[in-house]
Amino acid sequence: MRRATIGDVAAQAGVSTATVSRVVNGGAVAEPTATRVWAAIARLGYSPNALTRGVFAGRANTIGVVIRDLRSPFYLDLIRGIDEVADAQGSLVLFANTFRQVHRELAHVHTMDEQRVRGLIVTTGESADGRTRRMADTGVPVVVVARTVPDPPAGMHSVSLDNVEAGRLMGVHLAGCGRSFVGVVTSGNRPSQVERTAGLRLALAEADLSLPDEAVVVADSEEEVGDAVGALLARARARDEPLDAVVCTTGRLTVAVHSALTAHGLTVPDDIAFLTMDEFPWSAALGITVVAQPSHEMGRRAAELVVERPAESVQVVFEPTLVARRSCGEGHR
Amino acid sequence: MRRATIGDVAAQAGVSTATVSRVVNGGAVAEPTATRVWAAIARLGYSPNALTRGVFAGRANTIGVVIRDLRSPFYLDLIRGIDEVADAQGSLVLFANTFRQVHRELAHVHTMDEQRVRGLIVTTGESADGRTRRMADTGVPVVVVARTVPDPPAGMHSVSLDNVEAGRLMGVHLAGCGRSFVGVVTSGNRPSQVERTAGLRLALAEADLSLPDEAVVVADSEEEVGDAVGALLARARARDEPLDAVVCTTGRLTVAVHSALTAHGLTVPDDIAFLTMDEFPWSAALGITVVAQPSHEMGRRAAELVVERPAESVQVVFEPTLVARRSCGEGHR
DNA sequence: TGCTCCGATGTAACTAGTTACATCGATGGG
DNA sequence: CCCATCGATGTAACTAGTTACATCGGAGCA
Repeated sequence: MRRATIGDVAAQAGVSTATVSRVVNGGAVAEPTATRVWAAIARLGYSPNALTRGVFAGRANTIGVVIRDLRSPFYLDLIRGIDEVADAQGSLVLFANTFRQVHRELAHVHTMDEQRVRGLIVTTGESADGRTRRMADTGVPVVVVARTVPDPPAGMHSVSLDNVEAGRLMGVHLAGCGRSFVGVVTSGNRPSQVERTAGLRLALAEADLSLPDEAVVVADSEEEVGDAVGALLARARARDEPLDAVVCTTGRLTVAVHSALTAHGLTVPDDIAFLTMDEFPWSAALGITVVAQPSHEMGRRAAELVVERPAESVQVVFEPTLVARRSCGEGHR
Repeated sequence: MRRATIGDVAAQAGVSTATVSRVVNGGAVAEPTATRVWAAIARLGYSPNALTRGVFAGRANTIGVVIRDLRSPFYLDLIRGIDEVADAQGSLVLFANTFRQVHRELAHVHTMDEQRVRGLIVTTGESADGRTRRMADTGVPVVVVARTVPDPPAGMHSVSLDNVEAGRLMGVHLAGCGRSFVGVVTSGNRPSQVERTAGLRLALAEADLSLPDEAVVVADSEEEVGDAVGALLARARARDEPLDAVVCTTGRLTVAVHSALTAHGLTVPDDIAFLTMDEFPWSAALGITVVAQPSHEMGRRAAELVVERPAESVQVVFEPTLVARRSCGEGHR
């Protein structure tokens, strides 16, 4: 069945396409004419072509979102926040996942540009910054999430977390719980990860505790976590300072790190304190203390920046909060 | 900065727009001309307008996905599967979330139609079926996920789970673990939920166990789960047949039901067996037995149906698998 | 040398809408 | 009674591309 065009509707109603367009978009049309046109629209099942509208308007009414890793609970809430704002605007979300592969970042940003999205939200690394900067220059607001951008052009914004503070909250809490020997599982060398570790080190130092380099291990994927945690525990034992706390700086690895501790026969919090990033559905039930990002709110803010198109570059930094539960033992419930 | 059009590129390169189009899309163009055109494209930062292409082609190269509830782990994996196939096709995913609100289903399907998506995947209820059927009639493949469609038109397909079998697997497992008094927490009256409960009842009957109506409670949201579980336990005690197993028929409520049991002072599996739907990140770590759907594979299959556009309606039914862990006690680890 | 044929390129019509401007008939004031 | 004005509607140009067809020039062959 061929799809009805505005021309078909016009012919049915015995008017010109201009009149149909006016009826649909609320121009000045006489009552009986409008009725006839609506009847024709209903009869033919006409639905206006949003692509054509977009061509004429110079922009689609979609918001592009390029996500690094859908699995992370952070991104899930972020998307919900974006979707809420987009929905309220009558916009749709054009969505792409890079599966943590750098070459896909650029490809997806490119495609978003071709799709003439009205704004772009990316959670990716720097690799695509050249292209996103150019998009910002052509008037498409770009929001970088979970990272700040050096020397951003006017149309390029960022929504990020105070990662140093996140680390500090962790350190202060652990010290307050009487823990002395802290190990860290972190993921790669993205700025967010480095800053969290730095903040943690800072807060520990203020409590006269040290965080030596050998107490920090890197795991890029869940598969690497088992070995990383094993190495961490072994090193500490070798120093004769067995760990009494393990921190995970990324929500993506929470399960894996927790499982690794359990697999080593350690009980949380009696044998070891456990502290991780990001709220997740089971955190309350399991009593795991986390440093939470307002991920939903961050998604909303990112989408709002797309909608509001501020004239100057805006850098929004959200503050993390520590949600104290049982996993670090004493002093906090 | 104004965005370069094909006309600007043509002027720069001293050729016609037709030639530029041929260069970009691989028509017959002499070598030196092509070089000149590519240089102009690079200089002007030209990126072809996908909207215009879509207008001419009659279709965008996006796949529309209308999701009921992003929070459910099932949908997350489903989306990843869809995204994988779309990505391999050079398509993008146009994405909308209905937040379980019926009026949004129709609105979003409508918008997807306007966007001239090349195919539509919906996980929604029947409310929008009228519109999706018409879309299928105009040649847009529609795939309904997690539900079958009565008397579907040629272009309308479904990807669903054998829900009766899912219930049966649960019943057989519980009987095998020596459990006798089973309670069920289910969510609303969607066919999937009803069928799972029916399958469970069937399997229990085969083991000479009954599942009376008062052992089935409904909770539509996480907030209602506490009261529902409380009522379930109280009723069983009143019958002098305290429950030794609780089944949750939807992955969305797993945390809430598990928490409610714990809140009532019950230990899993010693006091009570717990069995739920859908794998989730913590299931292995917590030792919770689940009936898993191949959600990722279901997403892939749904997207493949969009891409392959089979001439006749295709109904794909996936089989669930029971992943036995510790939460039902004896006989299985 | 003249004709044919072919590859390269331009012209213009087309997609499905929107909108500036022109036109038309009716109304109302002078 | 005539002309100005106004609301309703049509005409046609416009968006940014694609593509069928026309044209042009040179190579190859008789």
